[in-house]
Amino acid sequence: MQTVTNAPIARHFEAGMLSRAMAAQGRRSCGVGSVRVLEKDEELFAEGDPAVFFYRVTEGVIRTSKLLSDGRRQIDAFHFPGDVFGVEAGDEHRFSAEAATAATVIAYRRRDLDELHFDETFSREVLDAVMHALERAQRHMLLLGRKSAIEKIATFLVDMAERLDGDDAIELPMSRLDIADHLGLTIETVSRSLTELERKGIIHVPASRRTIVLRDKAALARLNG
Amino acid sequence: MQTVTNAPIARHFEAGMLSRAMAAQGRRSCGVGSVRVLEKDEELFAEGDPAVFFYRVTEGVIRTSKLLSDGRRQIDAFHFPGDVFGVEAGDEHRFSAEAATAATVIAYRRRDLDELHFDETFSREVLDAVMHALERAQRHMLLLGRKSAIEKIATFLVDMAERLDGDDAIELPMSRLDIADHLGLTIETVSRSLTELERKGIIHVPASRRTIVLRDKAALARLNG
DNA sequence: CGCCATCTTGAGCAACCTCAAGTTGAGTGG
DNA sequence: CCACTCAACTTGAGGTTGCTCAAGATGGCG
Repeated sequence: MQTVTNAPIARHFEAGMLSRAMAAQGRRSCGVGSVRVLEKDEELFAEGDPAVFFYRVTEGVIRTSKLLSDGRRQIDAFHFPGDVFGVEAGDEHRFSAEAATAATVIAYRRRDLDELHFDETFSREVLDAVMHALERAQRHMLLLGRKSAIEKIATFLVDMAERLDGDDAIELPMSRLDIADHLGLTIETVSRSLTELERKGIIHVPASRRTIVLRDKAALARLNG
Repeated sequence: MQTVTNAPIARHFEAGMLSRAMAAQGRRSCGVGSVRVLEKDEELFAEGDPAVFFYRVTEGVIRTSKLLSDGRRQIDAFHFPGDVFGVEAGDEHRFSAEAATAATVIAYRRRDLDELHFDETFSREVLDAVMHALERAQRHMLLLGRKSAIEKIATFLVDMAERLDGDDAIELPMSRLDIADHLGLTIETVSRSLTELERKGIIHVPASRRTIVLRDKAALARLNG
């Protein structure tokens, strides 16, 4: 139910059940293994919705988040192409999912996961996927609970550089607000931290503020805490 | 790899493989399904240790945590009797585990998990267990990233009341420092928040400071954010 | 070219932390 | 049974970080 990059589960679905199911049904809009195209900020599901499907990102970025009653938001993860999310133990989604950019996902009917249970390697692959998501969540708890604003931003940039494998320049696909709500900061603090890192010569932020040039990855890594 | 209270996996082990393995080996000190007794603050495993075993608590409380290089600590979870923790996707433990109180755990050899893979219901049970842990982690990220000190304490007390099923009084099994490192606060702020809740008449803290009497659960729930 | 969402910057403030004393309860030994 | 000790906790004063509120800058897009 979180990010899983090396997603064997997804491959499994593609090669097997999904393509067959899609061929049988002859449709691409909804149902088993259906493709769903989302525009920026479109909602895929909300917290509390029945968890009928889980998803794999094929294009763009999905954010999953939780809200407090007064609107404060925590984005628990960004999901990139290949990542699987929305797998639930219970019958409801525990967070909401929206498109952080224009995005495309494939929806897998959750029921089929149960039916495919006889497949030996399959459930182990799902388990691995969820465990990787848990690992990510545990690292993020350390960040949220114990890192300073600058350290949070540094960690975030290093993580994004890995996931986007941008060698030295990365194109952030999400807004400052999304970054803030992921790192437990305000957009002002995100902005100020980026400015501070630039002042120190560790990064460079060109006029189109979505691009970040990593000038000194070693310094960033040191700032990780 | 986190707290799972309704642990079918543990039952499975007890009824099946574990007892047979223990009978065959005739020992209780280490190895498959062995019992391990820990005194307070004793370390069960450290971050980076090879993940040979995973564990189930039978007595006491185990804390799992991560450290930053300068010693800052984040306790990601407390594990109570019945909870399973230490299940890893990779070959290393991603956090350390110590006894928050005197505790007893049962160690299960991880290899046996792989061997038992043919068991249809088994891997699904492990998956559910890990997914419940992930749910807990996601709720905790919202707390760490977006709640105030008072809200964190209120959420913590409500959660502890559920898990210890203390009707209106709970006996906290962990120190203020452990609470602080779980909630992303300092011990002083934990103490002041408890005092503040007492001043408002929402809780009462008797002389033995480990006991908390919940006077107004509705108010606590409202403070959850 | 002009609009507008997004981002940055500034000033003041609040929440929480740090550092430093007190307080207290539980355990210990006489 | 009582004094003593010590870890754990509380309380206080002051500092720092990050937030709030407000205003400006800017680039993308029509």
